[in-house]
Amino acid sequence: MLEMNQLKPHLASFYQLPTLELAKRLLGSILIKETAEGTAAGLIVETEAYMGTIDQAAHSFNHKRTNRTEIMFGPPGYAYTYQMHTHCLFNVVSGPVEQPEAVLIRAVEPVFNTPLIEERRSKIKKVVDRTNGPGKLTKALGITMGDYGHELTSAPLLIAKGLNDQPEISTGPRIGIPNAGEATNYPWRFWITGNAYVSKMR
DNA sequence: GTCGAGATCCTC
DNA sequence: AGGATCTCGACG
Repeated sequence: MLEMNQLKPHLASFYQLPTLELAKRLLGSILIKETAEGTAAGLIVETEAYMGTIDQAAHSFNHKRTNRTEIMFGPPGYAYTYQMHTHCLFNVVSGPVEQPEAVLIRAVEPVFNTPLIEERRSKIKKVVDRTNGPGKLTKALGITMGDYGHELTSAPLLIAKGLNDQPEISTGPRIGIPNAGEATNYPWRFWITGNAYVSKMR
């Protein structure tokens, strides 16, 4: 079993990587959330890059700056959470100040405190279906809108370096953005090749 | 397994 | 009013 003290949080400098590079480097990293119920963690297995001003699918397209997107205009390495229907989605802010980019975390594989994850997701029968989507993993790990703006280098919400080598990565178009014009087909979705927890396309 | 609809809430 | 989604129930 994975022990928390084995893990080294990514430093603030890690998040200065170009967004498309960061989206790939986050694969195999470990997303950790501490709550009153306990600490749970998942291996990041799927990400999507949102490229700010030039990306019609991004909330910050055309420099759209609102209360919601404000955090994307700041320095990288902070949590951008937002509400999607009945769910909270979690992004890692990327890109330098005034360059509003982010990486959406789409799926994780449970690696620590799986009993807590199972308890939070007990209604879902198949184990993989508990964390294989952006709204599912936030519920499984206990990430909420209260995490908006938190810096990801420390508790209660942080990302640590993975224990294994950089995994083999597959690439394809992003999911769920049919009305983004040209950007709909940009290959800015990344996942660990063959991983069972990658979200399903419908 | 695949499909369609409703949930339900924050943001603009 | 609309959405970077999820779940359940109805098929077959």
